[in-house]
Amino acid sequence: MQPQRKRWKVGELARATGLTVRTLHHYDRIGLLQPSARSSAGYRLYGEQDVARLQQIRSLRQLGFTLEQIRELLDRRGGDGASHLRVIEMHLARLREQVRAQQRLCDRLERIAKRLRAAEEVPAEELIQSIVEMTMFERYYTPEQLEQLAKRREALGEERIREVEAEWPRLMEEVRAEMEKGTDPSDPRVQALAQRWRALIEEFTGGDPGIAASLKRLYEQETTVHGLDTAAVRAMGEYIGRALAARREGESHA
Amino acid sequence: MQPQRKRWKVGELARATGLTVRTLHHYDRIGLLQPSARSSAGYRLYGEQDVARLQQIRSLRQLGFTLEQIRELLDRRGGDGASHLRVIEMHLARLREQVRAQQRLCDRLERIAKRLRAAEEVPAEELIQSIVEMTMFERYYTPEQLEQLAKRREALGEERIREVEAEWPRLMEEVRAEMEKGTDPSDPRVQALAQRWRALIEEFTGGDPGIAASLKRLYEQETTVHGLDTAAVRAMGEYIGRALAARREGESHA
DNA sequence: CTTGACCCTGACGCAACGTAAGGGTTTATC
DNA sequence: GATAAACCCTTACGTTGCGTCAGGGTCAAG
Repeated sequence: MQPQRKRWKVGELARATGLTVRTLHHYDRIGLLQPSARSSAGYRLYGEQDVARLQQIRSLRQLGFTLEQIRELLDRRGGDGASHLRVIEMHLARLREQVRAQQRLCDRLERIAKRLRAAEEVPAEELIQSIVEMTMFERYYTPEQLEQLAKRREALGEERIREVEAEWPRLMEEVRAEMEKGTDPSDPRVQALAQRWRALIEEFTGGDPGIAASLKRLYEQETTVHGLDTAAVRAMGEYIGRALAARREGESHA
Repeated sequence: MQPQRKRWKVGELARATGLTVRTLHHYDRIGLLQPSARSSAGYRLYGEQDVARLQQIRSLRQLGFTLEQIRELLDRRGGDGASHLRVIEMHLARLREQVRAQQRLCDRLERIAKRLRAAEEVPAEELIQSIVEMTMFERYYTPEQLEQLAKRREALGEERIREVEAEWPRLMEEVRAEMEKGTDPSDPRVQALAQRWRALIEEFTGGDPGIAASLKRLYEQETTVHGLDTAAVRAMGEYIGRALAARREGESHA
């Protein structure tokens, strides 16, 4: 007395659900949804139970679960709701993390695009270089530090930034000269250079020791920054460090 | 007189950059980054140019470009900045779309998780069913309509919603009975049922014809909703439609 | 009996590598 | 100078969720 249950062939089911035949084949192959019957010729015949399961699969897919997770969710259906809650919460956490990451990506690209739109003629070489430096920074600084740096740059203003960027190479050239001459770090000339150096760092970092530490890590691990050989910069940094130490010592002895 | 340029073996370069040897092999194979030299034993030897290019690749990867896009960006470096701008803007648009989609996903999962946490003991079967219905709704309603529906539900209150959910099956049972008896749609009993039907739809849709249309599409294309056979519901809907039409006709003749 | 419209299985392709397998090279140590 | 540890090489399959043929049966209509 059973009412001749409806059966679907793959193509019919595919059209009805908006999926492709290939997708249904795939679900069959991996055992996620196997038709409850086959015709004598081997045609897949899906029953109402199968259609219901397919609905569930579609829904869970829409929520971004993998086929494997869906299988577990559907097969562990006997389990308590709490275990499902855990699965969903883990999934949610992963998703949120992804969203945050992509959000950051968007921000970065936005900044790059803005720069590109502003300068009417950016040499491609320079653009790529700036991208490299941007992302390099972002590997060494925490998001909070980057925000602080952005604020700092705004406070300094475009012009002062250009001044500083012009100042650095000059300063480094002078330091290099003294190093080559073998001038003692306690020499007044070196002391003056050390003060300028310290002031520039201070200006860039805004006095934040965390940012200074990140900057140090960056120079320790990258081989080139702004086209400079970091080995040379590190040597200078050490020299300047000795100069500053010598000065402090001199003060404490006074 | 060239200063014995530094060369890296794969493992060294991998350690220095934090990538894996396999990744460098991969880049070599696909021609994205081929070491400028090989040792006599066939060892890959990367020069400074190679390292620079790798930096660029890493940076662009961090921005989410595919290896293919990176190759194009780096190889078309002669091209103007504008073409790069276009690439970046397209990428940005795609990313933003992704973020929006994932944001929506998060919202949906959030709602499900909230429900799960609230009800201390949710039968897994029911949970999955509610997920199915939720996502089904979201396939048929536009985001704006969904928002409107959410507001509507809030306005009605939990209790009224439960009342309505209890009311529907009773009403449908009565309609089915009249249909079976073959009562004419213009019969006063059917007219009363039609009015109750119309009122419930009105309450759910908030009188929005767009939402009513989406609801209709849903019942036309899905085979089961809330465990009901939609074919039966469609038949009832048509019957009620005739009843309402008959009434309007009666009025216009009056 | 031949179309066409279905259906089947099998297998390669995609992105960006991970993970062996099987076998040479260098380098340090005994 | 032998041996072992640490590297390096190429080849090739696995991953995710299907898309896209290829080669070949099945079924209803004309």
